[in-house]
Amino acid sequence: MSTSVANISQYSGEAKLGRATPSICESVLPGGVSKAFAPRQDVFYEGDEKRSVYQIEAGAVCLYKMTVDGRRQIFDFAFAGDVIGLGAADVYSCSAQTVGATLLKSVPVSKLHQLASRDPKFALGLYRAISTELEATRDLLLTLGQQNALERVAIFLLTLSQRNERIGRNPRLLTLPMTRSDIADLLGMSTETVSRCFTKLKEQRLIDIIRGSLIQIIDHAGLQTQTRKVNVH
Amino acid sequence: MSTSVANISQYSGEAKLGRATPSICESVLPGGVSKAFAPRQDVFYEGDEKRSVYQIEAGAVCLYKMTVDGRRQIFDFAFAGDVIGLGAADVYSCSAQTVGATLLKSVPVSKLHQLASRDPKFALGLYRAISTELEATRDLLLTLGQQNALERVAIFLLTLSQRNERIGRNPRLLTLPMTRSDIADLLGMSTETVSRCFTKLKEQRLIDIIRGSLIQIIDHAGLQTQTRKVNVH
DNA sequence: CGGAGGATTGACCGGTATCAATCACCGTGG
DNA sequence: CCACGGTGATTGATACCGGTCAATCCTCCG
Repeated sequence: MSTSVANISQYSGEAKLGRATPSICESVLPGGVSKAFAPRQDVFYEGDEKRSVYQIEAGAVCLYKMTVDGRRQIFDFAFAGDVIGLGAADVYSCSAQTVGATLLKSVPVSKLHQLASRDPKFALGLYRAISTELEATRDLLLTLGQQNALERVAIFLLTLSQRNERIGRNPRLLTLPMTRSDIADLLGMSTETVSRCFTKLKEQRLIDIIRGSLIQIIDHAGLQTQTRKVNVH
Repeated sequence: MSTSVANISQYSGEAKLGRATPSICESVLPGGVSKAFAPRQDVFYEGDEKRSVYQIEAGAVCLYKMTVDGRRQIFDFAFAGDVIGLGAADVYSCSAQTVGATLLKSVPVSKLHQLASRDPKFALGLYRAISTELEATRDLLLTLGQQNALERVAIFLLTLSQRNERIGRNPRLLTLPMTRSDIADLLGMSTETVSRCFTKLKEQRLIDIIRGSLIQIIDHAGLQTQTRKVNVH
């Protein structure tokens, strides 16, 4: 194979946990029915027959699985523009619940399959969309498997910052729609540790906690440094 | 949404970390060139231009990413029949290295795209293949985020056992082509802890370590019990 | 103003990483 | 065929990160 020097993950550049781009452009996704969801309302359950996929028009949704003992692993937070419920299986492979008040457009999978089996461009769009999800999940896996608590939280904040930048919002001011518990279940740690990490980042003057759910990034570069493991042997 | 009681992950039934089925059937994948790879030989690097995908004809390959400080996260081990390198991006999103001696059939992505843009069935096949990868990755994420060391190793062994069963091999006799270090980098733990877990499972008479790389499963049900978190509040 | 749920902080403990020292296995060469 | 060497596996000792339990604190609403 070629002799690459790029055998290093995205951590050498930008950290990211969420999807890099909206999974499918609105222009590609066929029209459906919009419906308002309350905060903490279930959208679909793992194992249920898959009748629809949903595009988020406003709000946020978390994708997760539960273990038999009640632990929860969140795979991703999906925001406006993102599509949830994709995948070739005929049942949902994970559960989905709104974080705050959310507006969802539901699209029947029958329509999706109809379009996909007729239009290769559309089928490739599905392929592209789920490829993006896979990459995001792998990045999160790398974070859970190889980074410590502080690094995980720093990466999480930077991911939200990048997202803000992408959609034209202030990348230094983060409004967190999710609770500390949600963040904990995404990053594989306890709410207490998440809280302690926020405090530590604040003490290091990398962020400011204006309100529990309102974070200002003071030192973006410093946060990024925080995400690189500095091995002190 | 519907009132499901199935809001529990696959842990209530079977544990799995790897792909449930070969990503694409051989019949679907167009012919390519076979090439032999030595053990520990790189197949492709993250970030390299993607020219080919590979179907494994014999042997095993691990998919991974490195962090800047040299830590490695393995995402999956791929075996005979599996296809690696899929994804819509034009560069590889992770690196691949053979575990033992391996035979790979390389297929140009140009051919893949050609077929996909003509034949919706084929494009949907790609979609299905990568959906499977996503599910496997999520299962691993759940394991890393929510299970302790012993549970992770138990799940890992059961996954290999299930694979053996699927391909008609003895599900109670596992030949591990990968090292303890490989397993550690998959499960997000140290080689020492992996080793200690093997020893503990042996002491509990759930497995027998015939040789370092040859494991016999004595108590399959007991191993499964080991994967369920028994919360003692 | 008061209540409730989430967030923070503290004390303590256990699981796992780390460092270090053998041990086991396997391939090589005499 | 056996001794030897090297790599991977195991085991032990110790430190520390992060989980758990518990007690406030804060914020938002009614």
